[in-house]
This record gives sequence, C-alpha cells and structure tokens, in this order.
Amino acid sequence: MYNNDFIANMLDKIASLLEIKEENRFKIRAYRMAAACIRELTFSVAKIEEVKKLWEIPGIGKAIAEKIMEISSTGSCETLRSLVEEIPESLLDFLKIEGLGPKRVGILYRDLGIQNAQTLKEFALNGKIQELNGFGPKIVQKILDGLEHWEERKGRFPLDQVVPKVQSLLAAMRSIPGVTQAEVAGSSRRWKETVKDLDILVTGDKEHAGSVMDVFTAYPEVESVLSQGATKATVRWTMGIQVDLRFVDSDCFGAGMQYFTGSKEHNIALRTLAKDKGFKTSEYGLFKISGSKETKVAGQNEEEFYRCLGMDYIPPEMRENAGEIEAALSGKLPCLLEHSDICGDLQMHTTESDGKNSLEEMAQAAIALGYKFIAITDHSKAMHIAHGLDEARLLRWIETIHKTREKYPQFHLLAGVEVDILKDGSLDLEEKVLRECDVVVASV
DNA sequence: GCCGTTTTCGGCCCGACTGTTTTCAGTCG
Ligand SMILES: Nc1nc2c(ncn2[C@H]2C[C@H](O)[C@@H](COP(=O)(O)OP(=O)(O)OP(=O)(O)O)O2)c(=O)[nH]1
Ligand SMILES: [Mg+2]
Ligand SMILES: [Mg+2]
Repeated sequence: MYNNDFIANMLDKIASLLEIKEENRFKIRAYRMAAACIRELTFSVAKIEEVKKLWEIPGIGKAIAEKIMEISSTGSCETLRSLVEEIPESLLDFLKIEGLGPKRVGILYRDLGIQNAQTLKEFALNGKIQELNGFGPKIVQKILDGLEHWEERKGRFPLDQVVPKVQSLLAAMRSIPGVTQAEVAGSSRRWKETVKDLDILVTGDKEHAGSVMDVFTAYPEVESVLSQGATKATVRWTMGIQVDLRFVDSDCFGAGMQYFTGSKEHNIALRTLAKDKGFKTSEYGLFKISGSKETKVAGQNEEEFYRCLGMDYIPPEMRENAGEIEAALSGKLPCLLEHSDICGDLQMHTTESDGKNSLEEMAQAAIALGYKFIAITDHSKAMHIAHGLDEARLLRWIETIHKTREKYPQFHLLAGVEVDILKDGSLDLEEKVLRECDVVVASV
C-alpha cells in the first residue's frame, strides 16, 4: 500500500521534471499544490476507490486524480515514465545545489549534455559552464562548493533539537539596541515535528536594520553567510541547519509574522482570498485597494490581519491550507487541544519497577500539573531488567497505592500494572490478581 | 493543471537578494 507521502513525493518529482522542461509554471504549481494537499490529508489516498472522491478534494482535478489512482495501484505512472525519457532523473540532485534551479539545470543538460556529478565537475573546471548564458564565475564556484559538500547535506531537524538554540538566538537579537521584537516563525512556530530551517522575524526602527544583520551574520554558531541584504539574511550554522532572518519595521510586526509563519500554501490561499475581496497582502501589511490607491488597514497586529479579512484568528498550528481558511471564514475553526485539556495519565512507572520517581512524587507532580487522575502501571515480572512485579508484589503494591490514595482526597490515584503479553499470547500475571487492578495495560 | 454567484476561458501571491542583466532573470523566502 503506497502511503500519502509516497504519492506526494512522486507528484513533486513530476513537478521538478516539468520545471526543468520549462513547462507552464502554473501547471507545475498545480502538481506542487496537489502534493502539499495530499501530505495534509488525514486519510490514506490509496484507499480511495472512486476517482470522483479524489476529484472532490480542492487542489486535485480530473487529470491529477487519475494519476493518483494510477500511482496508488501500480507505484508509478505513465506521465513520469515518459518524462524521465526526456529529462534524466539524475538532474533532480543538481537542484539541491545552492544557486542551481530548474532553469540553469535545464541549460546545463541541453547545451552541454551534463547529467551526472562527474561531468558537472569536469565542465565547471574546464570553463565550459562559465561561457554559458546566465552563468558566471560565482555560479561555477557555487557548483564546485555544492559538489564538494554533497555528503554533508543535512535533512530536516527534530523540533526539540533546535528550540533551545533558537531561544538563545532570539535573546541575542532582542539585546540589540533599536530592536523591539524578535520571534520564531516558519514551521517552528507552526509546531511541525521536524523543521528544514529556522525562520526568525525581527522588528525595530529601520535605521537599526544594518546592525541586526551584522549581529545575525556574526553570531558564534554561524559557519557561512549565504546572503545578506537590507531586510533579509540567510546563514548556515556549524550544526548544518540554515537560519533565515527577516527584518521589518515595528508597525509591520503582525503582517511580518503572518507572512513568515506560513505555510507557503496557507499564504497563497490567504493572499488569493484577500485579492478577491479587494485587498493586497504582504509582509508589510494588509492594504485595501481602491483604484490606484492602497490604504493600509492592518499591519501591527496579526489577529487584526485575519479579522480584517472577515475571518477568525487561525492558530499557527492550523495554517497548512487544509480547510482552515474556509473554516475561519464561517466561524467553524476547531479548538486546539491545550496542555490544560490533559486531565490525567493512565500509563506511569515508579521506582517500584524502572521509574525514576516514587509513587508520592508522581502523584504530587500530577496534581501540580492540574491532573485529576493517574494510573500507576509498573512492569510485570517478565521484565526482569525493569525489576517487574510478580503476583505477590503487585498485590502488596496495590495495597500501598490504596493507602497513599487516602492522602489525596480530591485526586484519583488508580492502581494498575503494565502486564507483558508473553510469546504464547498469554498474560504474564494471573487473571485473579489483575482483577484487583483499576487499570491494566497489556504490552508486547 | 485547477478553478468559477461578476466565469468553462483566462487568470493563477508577492517580495528580497544575487549575479551578470545594460534593464532583469533566476532563485529563494
Ligand atoms: N507568500 C509566500 N510566502 C512564502 C513563500 N515561501 C515561503 N514563504 C513564507 C512562508 C513560510 O512558512 C516561511 C518560511 O519559509 P520556509 O521555506 O522556511 O518554510 P517553512 O518554515 O514553512 O517549512 P520548513 O520546515 O522550513 O520546510 O516563508 C512563498 O512562495 N510565498
Ligand atoms: Mg522554515
Ligand atoms: Mg526559511
């Protein structure tokens, strides 16, 4: 069964090949939009049996729906097969080189017949590439650098690995004179599990933009500066992650956050909607268009930005163009689950087996978190290394939990066990003992 | 390729930075 990511990746591959082929850019965007849209779906596309059902998904039309059906059942499609006859798949790797996009990759292939890394390096060194239209010494150097650092390429980073680093960077930015705000944006603000890069928005007086850029590019973690302009800079840190900084005026903070938080697909959908309603939106604000006149109607405040477009405020976590804009327009946005919505935990270990904290410590910590109940479910005896409980120990342990429970009358301290499922499928503890538990978790 | 209470054709988000462009294309966010 081909999953949604597999199908989306294949549509993205078709899009990239079409780009190198210099197909119509809106056709290419249609493939990219369809891919992004499939990644956001909460059900498996391959399970859909009728083309019509696919077709009903916004962003997927008749042509792409049929291709999806084909990919779902065969793992590929005719469009892709005939495309790779024209445009070698190996060219797709070149797109990852800084400074090489579909146009230049296409020229390299068509004019010089370059389709693998060896010949790319060869032609970069013998001066042939530099002679091409649209190429020069700087691009050639970037190609050579890109080939050199091919193996060091990093993929996406787990969010928890980068959060502490970004907090330190924000602190450094906030201490620059003239800076009013520094916040994390992009996929980190949308709380994606992994992020490709870090996106930082800094606001302040225009005359301080230069010093912000200087501090950012001289930050200790920086390995190289990829670009640096008046309001935007990109660097790569030694740990391999890229960091993007955007600077806007203080009164553009809301619009800047809206832009830089994304997602790209959410931004495009929102901007299209704004346009239909007679507005223009950018990182500088929301502008009402009348004739040739533009009047700024929002910019400072992100909530206001959405309100002026006639919709509820959309939390960053929902900004993926997965129906949230339509929901916000009709006041039907779902509520996000908050930490405060968690009222208990039914799987917890204590020092009685392999936990780090005692029964009382666990109970008190749960109460401090605002929980109404927890279940203590230490391991059963098959887990020797975890010092698992046998029947006799479990019975005594249940008694201890019952006694402890009396100290916390407002709180539900449940007695339980995490019982192993043995190789033959039976449980590790006798049923009559398990019956004494409030909660039994069975695990393999 | 997708889409539609101003539509089935003619639009499709908007802006910054770089390099080689003598007026802007390519790439990226
Ligand atoms: N309007 C508009 N905004 C864009 C576009 N591309 C990127 N952005 C905005 C929205 C993105 O969330 C933000 C940061 O871009 P990134 O490429 O870093 O993507 P993002 O952080 O969403 O995901 P990532 O984990 O980095 O892949 O910039 C675009 O084509 N149009
Ligand atoms: Mg990002
Ligand atoms: Mg970025």
